[in-house]
Amino acid sequence: MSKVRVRFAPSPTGPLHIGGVRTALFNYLFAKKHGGDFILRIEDTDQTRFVEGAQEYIEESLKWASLIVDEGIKQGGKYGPYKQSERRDIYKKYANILIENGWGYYAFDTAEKLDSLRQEAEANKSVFTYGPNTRANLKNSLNLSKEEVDELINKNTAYVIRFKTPKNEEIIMQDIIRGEVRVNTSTLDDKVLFKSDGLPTYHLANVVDDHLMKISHVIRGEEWLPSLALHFMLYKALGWENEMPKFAHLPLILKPTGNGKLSKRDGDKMGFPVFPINWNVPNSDDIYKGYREDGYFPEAFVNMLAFLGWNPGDEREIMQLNELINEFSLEKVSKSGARFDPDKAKWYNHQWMQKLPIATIVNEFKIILAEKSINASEQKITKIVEMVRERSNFVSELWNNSYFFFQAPTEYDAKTVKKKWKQDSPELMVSVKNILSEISNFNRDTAHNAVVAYIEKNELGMGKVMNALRLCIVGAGAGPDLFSIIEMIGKDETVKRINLAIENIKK
RNA sequence: GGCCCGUUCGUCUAGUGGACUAGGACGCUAGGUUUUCAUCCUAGAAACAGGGGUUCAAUGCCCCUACGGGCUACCA
Repeated sequence: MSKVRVRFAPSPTGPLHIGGVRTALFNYLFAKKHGGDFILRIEDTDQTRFVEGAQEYIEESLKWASLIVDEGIKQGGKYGPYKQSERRDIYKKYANILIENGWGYYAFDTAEKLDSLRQEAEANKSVFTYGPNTRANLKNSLNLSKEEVDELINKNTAYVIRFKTPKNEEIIMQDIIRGEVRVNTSTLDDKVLFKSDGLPTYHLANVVDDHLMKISHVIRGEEWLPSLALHFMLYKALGWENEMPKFAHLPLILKPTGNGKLSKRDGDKMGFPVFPINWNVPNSDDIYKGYREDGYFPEAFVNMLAFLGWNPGDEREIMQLNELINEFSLEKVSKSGARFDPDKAKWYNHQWMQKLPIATIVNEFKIILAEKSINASEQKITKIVEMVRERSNFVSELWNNSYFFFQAPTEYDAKTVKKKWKQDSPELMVSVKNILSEISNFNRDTAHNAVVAYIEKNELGMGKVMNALRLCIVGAGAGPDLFSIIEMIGKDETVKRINLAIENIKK
């Protein structure tokens, strides 16, 4: 096999959603698995849909997901330019070749004319297609004389170049994921290959670029499967049949509930991000939320996406990028669309929260602490993170699970007060406070032993004392081992908090 | 409407004709651990879309139906 070269070829029409990122990921995994190149090509042939900032967004997203581009606009490469709008002349050349060898023709029909034909057909409950059965009655170079065509072109009449679809031929294609796919050309239409604005459509640009850039495998979304036959014929028409890349069409990512593929709006509606990173809609205050800003680790994000429509064939689920590269194969990609599950995404992040080096989590948590103007030693923060990471899905949850290590509670959870703060609690807490303040070697164990001894001596019941004490220290009924907290904050602070609580908790 | 692709627990999936009493994970339910909440542990409920073939044998192969998805632009 010649060198593996794959491309991710998005168009800069807005933010890339996670389906697009997954396509990029699968391309990347496949390339790296086989020691090949991962190319980023920007398909901006539709100038009417170009969105400012979209290309940068795509690059930033891939970077965040650790998908390193080998060749592209920023990285350069031998096969540039990597932006289709800068390759006009190339496409024009091949469009002309297609006309010369009879696979393409000029069509002068106006958009209005075609619209009316479509409407007319619709009124008769049929569908208009520009193809073998209708092209004879339309204004194109198949019906016009050479002189007429030349004259129209010389007069700058707008034209497109269409593919001349052969009649009734069986095209047999191979797809790595789906196996054999057959299409009869009679069901196809004469697609526009070259637009009147001087730029090619996807079909031509894609085939030409993939060939010129020596792409070995085209891995793309399932929405392209219907045009695969056209692309096959194009390779043949251009004389590249023997160097055709292999194709793999990925299943789509579907909405968590309801019908259809995952779309932009699903995120807001169901409260989970649909985009890798935040996207600020140009000329608007709208923001589409991203996984990065929502607190997902790139490792978790990539892990989650990889398992949407793929798995290693055993029971492993937590894998990092280089393990994924090792295990990846297109044959293991499933054929059917995958419904996206936001709960599982959270679970992946929880797994990575436990697995990532403690320093990584600490560094991210430090940013949050700095925002709250909290100063603490690296050592202390590390200890705290060790204690609370297991109960957190996101770094952003760390604060809620650990604020009591840094500061005395400012309020006391009403529900817990109601349930756990009894008539005699203040009295008990005074006793506990006195016992604790007498301990000379104050730590988790000595404090624990002292309180337990007190409880046993007075036959008080563990819960009664402990729950009230937790309320004093934490301000709520939840949290890690109470005596670990007490050790961390120290004797003086513990005593202070008990006094504070007795004073402030109102029954 | 036409064309193409698909269909295993609610969801993501394992499964490549006998290994299936159909496995794992998320979620859910119950129990355990804990001073508490969470984590964690254990257990449980939960699926081969339906119908025909082929075969000694079908979740697996073929056909039909149903359902789902995609495409059907001078968009990608």
